[in-house]
Amino acid sequence: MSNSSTQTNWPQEQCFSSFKHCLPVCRDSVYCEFFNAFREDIKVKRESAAIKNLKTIFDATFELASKGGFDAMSLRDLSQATGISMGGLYNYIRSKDKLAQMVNDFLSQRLAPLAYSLNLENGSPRQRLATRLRIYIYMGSLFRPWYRFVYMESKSMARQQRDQAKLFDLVDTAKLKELIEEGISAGEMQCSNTELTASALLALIQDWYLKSWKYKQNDTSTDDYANFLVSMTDKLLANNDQHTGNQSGYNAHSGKNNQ
Amino acid sequence: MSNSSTQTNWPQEQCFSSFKHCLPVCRDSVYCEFFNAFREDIKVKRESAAIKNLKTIFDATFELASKGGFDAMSLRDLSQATGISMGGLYNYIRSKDKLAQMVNDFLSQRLAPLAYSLNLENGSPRQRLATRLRIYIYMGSLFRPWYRFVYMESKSMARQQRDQAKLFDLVDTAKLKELIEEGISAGEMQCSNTELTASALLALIQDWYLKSWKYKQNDTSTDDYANFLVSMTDKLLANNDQHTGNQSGYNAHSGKNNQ
DNA sequence: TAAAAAAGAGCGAGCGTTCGCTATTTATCC
DNA sequence: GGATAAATAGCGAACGCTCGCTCTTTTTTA
Repeated sequence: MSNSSTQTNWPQEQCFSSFKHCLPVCRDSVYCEFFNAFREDIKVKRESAAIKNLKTIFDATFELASKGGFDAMSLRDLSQATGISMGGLYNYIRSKDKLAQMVNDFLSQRLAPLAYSLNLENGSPRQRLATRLRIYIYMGSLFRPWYRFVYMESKSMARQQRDQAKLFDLVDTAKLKELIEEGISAGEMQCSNTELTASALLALIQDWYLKSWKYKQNDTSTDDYANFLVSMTDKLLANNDQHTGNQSGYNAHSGKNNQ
Repeated sequence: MSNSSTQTNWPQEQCFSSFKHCLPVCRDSVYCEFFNAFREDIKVKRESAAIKNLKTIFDATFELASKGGFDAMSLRDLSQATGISMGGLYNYIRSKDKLAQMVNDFLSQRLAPLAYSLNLENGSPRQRLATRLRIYIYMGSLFRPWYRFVYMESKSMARQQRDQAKLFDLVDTAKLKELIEEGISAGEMQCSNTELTASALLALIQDWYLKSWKYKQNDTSTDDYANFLVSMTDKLLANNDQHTGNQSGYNAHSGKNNQ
């Protein structure tokens, strides 16, 4: 809340903190958005109680599903963990399957698109690639349980959702590949296999929210990982024939405030 | 079978084909090893039938678990897929949980250790790192369903197995980190964050067997991926202050014969 | 033909889901 | 503005079903 006048400067200032201030939704307001997105599926109409219970239910779902998987979680487990009765739960979900589908749909149709509007429109390909990588990492930090859930559980969803998950993977890879190819055309980058390189970058993005236990264990902050990924990408795609002074070309902040 | 006299030259010749010829077990003989490893858990004693049915059962398990997960697969599904009755299945497994445990134990105690004996003992750090990366990729290609199963399903196993899976992750990361640090000491490599770099390499190794659908789709062969990973690592860890002629320092074969 | 292996009906437990009911909040009336 | 009525939210026992697993019977093998 303090200093808010000077903090809406993403993407010029490339750190987690400034990204968060520019995103029109935060971890606390997300279930308000969620409620509005699924009004017709949710039987409860009184907003204040609904949002509180939705947060309880889905946070508990992420917690339970993270150990043992969504299939292994029974609705009785969820009932016990939330303190909401079986019948109460069914005022918020149509079915257990639909619960998983809600997570998938909300992430892919509401949360993820939000972030992509914060892309750098102008700037060099290298800058735009760095910005995009940071968006992925920062979004993964903010909504880690959502991303992990969709990655891990999409296989147990309906055919349509499974295909969609693979499609998003391919689309994200293609976007990264496109940026790399623009960088090559501009003479800024050098890469012998853009397809595999793009795939590798996506794998490293996903590792951030899949192996959070590991990165927590060795004290890697969000900005640490984003900075690492960007500078690694820079070195990997460096055009050795080019001799410019500033290799990175983006304004990274050390970012001590994170998580 | 043909030309076997000149094909036992791993790790000098770094390609999938020569690796396969040096590994004391192949995709066809693996269930013979498996049977011997679990003799006391398996009620069936006649070896010929046992091996055939074990192959049927576990291959079907991998197939079924890959879509929907192990929990979602019922033993009735498995019975139908294998053509073996419920009672018949229980002549080969002690329980459904034990089935998953057998996969985990066999991979971690029998298959994986086999490969590490094929490490390059001598040679430069860069060569040894390249060899190790290739071993991971080649093993992933040969026993992809096993690796994927353990990665995806370890979370639903007993506490002990889950902790073990994380431990292997940390051990593998540490070994890669160690090799990188040796390379730095030798003046061969340059790296600002060995921990995160090692983590990243492991993530790319795992991506190979986790996203096989993707790599199959864009016609990336085992050798393609291994070569990409090794040359990427080379560029990533290159010591820009050093000016040696041969950057790679290993003998990669193009490797058209794969999968 | 005796031993080994496969078969498949059957068991109790636990699953997702429903439904009749109570409790609580909001709206209406004099 | 307090009493009454209506609407909404929460509850938990009960249902039908499928699960992992067992056990007796039948088939196969040497």
